Amino acid sequence: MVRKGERLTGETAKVYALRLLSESIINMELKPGALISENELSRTLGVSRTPIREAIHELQKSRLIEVFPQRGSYVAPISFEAVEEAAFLRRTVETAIVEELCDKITKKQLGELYENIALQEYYLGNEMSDKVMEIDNEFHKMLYTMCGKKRTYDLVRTAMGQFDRLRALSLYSIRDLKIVSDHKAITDAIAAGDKETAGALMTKHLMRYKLDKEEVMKSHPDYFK
Amino acid sequence: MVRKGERLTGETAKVYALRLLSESIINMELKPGALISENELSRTLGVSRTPIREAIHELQKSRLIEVFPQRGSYVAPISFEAVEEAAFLRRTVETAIVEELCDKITKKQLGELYENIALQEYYLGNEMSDKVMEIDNEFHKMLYTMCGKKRTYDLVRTAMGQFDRLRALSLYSIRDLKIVSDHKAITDAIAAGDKETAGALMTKHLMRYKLDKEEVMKSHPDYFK
DNA sequence: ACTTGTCTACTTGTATACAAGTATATTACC
DNA sequence: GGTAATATACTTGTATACAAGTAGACAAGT
Repeated sequence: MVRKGERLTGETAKVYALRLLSESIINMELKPGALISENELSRTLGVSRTPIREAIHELQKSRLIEVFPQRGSYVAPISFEAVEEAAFLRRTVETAIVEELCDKITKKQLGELYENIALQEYYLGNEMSDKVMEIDNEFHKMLYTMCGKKRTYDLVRTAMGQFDRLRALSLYSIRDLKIVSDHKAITDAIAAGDKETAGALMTKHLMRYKLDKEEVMKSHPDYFK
Repeated sequence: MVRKGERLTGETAKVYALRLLSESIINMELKPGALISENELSRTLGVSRTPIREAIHELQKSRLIEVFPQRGSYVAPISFEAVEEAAFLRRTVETAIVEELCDKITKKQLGELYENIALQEYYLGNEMSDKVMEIDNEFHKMLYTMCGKKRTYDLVRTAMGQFDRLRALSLYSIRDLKIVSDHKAITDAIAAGDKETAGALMTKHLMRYKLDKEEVMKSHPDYFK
């Protein structure tokens, strides 16, 4: 059902359960429609039902799990509307953030962004695809924190699982290439203080999920609701 | 600690606890810094600790409660940054929403908005302040749903408790007057399909919290962190 | 006066038993 | 064969006992 990972030191049972369950759903080991049995998870992970339940309820808020009282909890199908709304939220917020950064970013912060991009190019060149996804998320997180909006990131983050699942399913191979060049162009625009360009580039950047979505809708229509 | 309200029919223990606890914090019956004792709440509300804990964890995500393991859970102080971030999120999203509505709103939906405003004016004229707050929230919710963004509303909603607390503390009396006239102007702009005006009006409208914030920071500086 | 250890009374985190509802298979009956 | 009642084996929701950690009171010793 879900692989039994290693419990990190100092990690509470709830965080442990959330981490493994979340990973399993996002990388599609647990497919839409799969039953999430509290008892089975409890046995597999070696913790009681209480922390399992807490993890399930968090993922329910991210709309990755659907809970039906007295019937069961299931991995949520990929919802067309949920993906579109998550995309809208993220695009709207992050476009505003880069515009704000055009005014207030520091030289030091700009340097950190370019460092991150250099790493992106390295992973890209060595075809380390999961590393690219990881550092892509890190790049966007940096924009929030540099803008003093860490709480906003945490909130928007809960909706991003929708994208991550699409990406895990998609084979669209030039995506990573585009992502990295997008990041570079956006950072250049921020460095130039060009709000209009930075905002427009971010909006365009965060519309790229549509290609993944269309591809996955054709290759795995059964995963959608 | 918290008043023992009536448990609605069909309401689960968790929802019941969340409702009462949430109300008590937002209307400032439970003041920042107050201890939220799971055991005491359990006794007061007549439900076990499990649903109480689930409610507490939800409010923790809304940043209305801070949980310190093995030490206690407390009503969160009003955080300057948390308020500003919640305001940014809401303003950004709802400005985009009214712009989108300029293109796609229907005549029927416009009618519903004006009906709501008529009710706002009625409550305003009869000085039913809590009713104004209730229907104000309803107006904004309608904008999300008309735009097909109910999920987005649910997510943004979790951050709005920050405002509600400020409003409960503020005595700023012309606020409600301004709110209603803002709503009317925004709706008029949407009806005219004027994106620029609608967006600008919404942005201005959602900056009004600043007056409440400044007033409360002076009258109750001890509630802030 | 001041430290230091200990005891007590809390706190949240976790495990587990039980309650209540649902879907399915099985059995009894026509 | 077909149908309805009934076990039965699940599910999540809730209650409760216990584990582990923290803070403060308080007394003993220096």
